[in-house]
Amino acid sequence: MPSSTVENYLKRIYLEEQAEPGAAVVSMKNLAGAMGVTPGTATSMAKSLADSRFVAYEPYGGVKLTARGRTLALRILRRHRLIECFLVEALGLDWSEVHDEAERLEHAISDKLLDRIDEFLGFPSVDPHGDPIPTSSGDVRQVALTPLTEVEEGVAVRIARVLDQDEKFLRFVDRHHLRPGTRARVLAHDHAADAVTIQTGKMPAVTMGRTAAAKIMVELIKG
Amino acid sequence: MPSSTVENYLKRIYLEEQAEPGAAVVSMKNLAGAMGVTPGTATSMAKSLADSRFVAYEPYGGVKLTARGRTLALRILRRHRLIECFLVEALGLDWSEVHDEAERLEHAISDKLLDRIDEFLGFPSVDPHGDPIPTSSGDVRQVALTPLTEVEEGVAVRIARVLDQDEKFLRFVDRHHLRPGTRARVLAHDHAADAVTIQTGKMPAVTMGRTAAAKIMVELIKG
DNA sequence: GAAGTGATTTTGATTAGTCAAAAATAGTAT
DNA sequence: ATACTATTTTTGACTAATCAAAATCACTTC
Repeated sequence: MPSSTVENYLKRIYLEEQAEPGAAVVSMKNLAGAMGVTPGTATSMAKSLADSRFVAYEPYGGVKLTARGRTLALRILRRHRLIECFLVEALGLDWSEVHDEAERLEHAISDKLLDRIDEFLGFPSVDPHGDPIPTSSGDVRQVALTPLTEVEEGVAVRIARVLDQDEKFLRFVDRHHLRPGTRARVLAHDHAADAVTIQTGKMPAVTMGRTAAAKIMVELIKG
Repeated sequence: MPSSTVENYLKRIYLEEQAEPGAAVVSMKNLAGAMGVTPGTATSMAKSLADSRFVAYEPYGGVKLTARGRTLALRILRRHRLIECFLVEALGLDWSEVHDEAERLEHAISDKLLDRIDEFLGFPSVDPHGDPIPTSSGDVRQVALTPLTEVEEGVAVRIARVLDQDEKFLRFVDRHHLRPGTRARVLAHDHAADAVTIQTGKMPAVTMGRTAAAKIMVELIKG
């Protein structure tokens, strides 16, 4: 059984690979940064993950998940996201506060209990942040989404995913009713001010910076 | 924050103290046995628990929880038992299989989530095995119960608690409908055969050995 | 009171995960 | 080519938790 430390590294490497689809490998600097450890620790962990055949590790190059490593990473991610759903749906926790809880529970829960939860929830395909939930066989349905920054003015959209688990950002999103599922319309791009303005329902329009807008992924709605 | 290893030792010491109310201290042999470690490990852990003021440790004597240690032990026990309730009530797991799951989750769950669960369950006072759930302030309501071995023939009882979390034993209890809450009547004691016979509802009478019967605690019912 | 027995403690070693700081390397800029 | 810089690796050290096996202790039993 891999330790929860190993599980966390693999999950993190997976997420870094996703975040940087261009890069072939994850650097020690990024890995260390993402894990909150020193670079030396990342190096020695990379070696030990390579010994267990979870990653391919190239000295002075970086690290890349093997099929075996990806399978495990996706298993953890599935746990994490199903737990988030469950905490929101079944116990009414706020979606902005479930991340840390899931971060711990994902290493403690059994497969059996997870299956029960999945069933209880009716086999959801995304979590409360809109992140896709890997299936138990390790598939992730990747829907093509557009960042808010790239939607043209006047276009109607449905908010589909929020790419940041930070509690403050999520509360901002909440405050302006920009949760996944909500319909909205892009009113304006102000390139000078580096800002995007968006309106949902009868709420007053919201203007946000482009770095924030880039973290909000949407589907375009025809008509 | 104490590690989950420390939490487990404290919980175990508490349970050993309860199991042997006569003994003033828990011996290294018992502690090592209960924790599944070698005696040397128990000794060094005893010292380190004493350094953290969770226990009083007397070399060649044994170990005894301090108020501080008991508080923490009860907090873990509360978690454990509320989680067991939750898994049975909310997710329909069988009471014979929730112990191991709770054993892991009890170290990962936050106080906030635990409070939600407590509320969801309607603030139960006992878990599915009839074990009392400590309050968040650390009180345990100790109801006086009688082991089945000490109930006189012909007396009606209500099964209140099952003092063994072993899956096989619990399934035996289940099979004969002897779960907490069930009414039953003691039909006979056979001291030669070391056996007790009991009947519940319309079920055929069950005969069990006295060691098994001693683990089933009951309330006497008048009339 | 000497010997023996069982429990306990000590000792030395191991593994996982970590850090700090020194050393090495790759890539860039002159 | 040389030198600089940022990254990466190495080294040595530390903590928590564990084991195996040797040493010690407390308590009988003769």
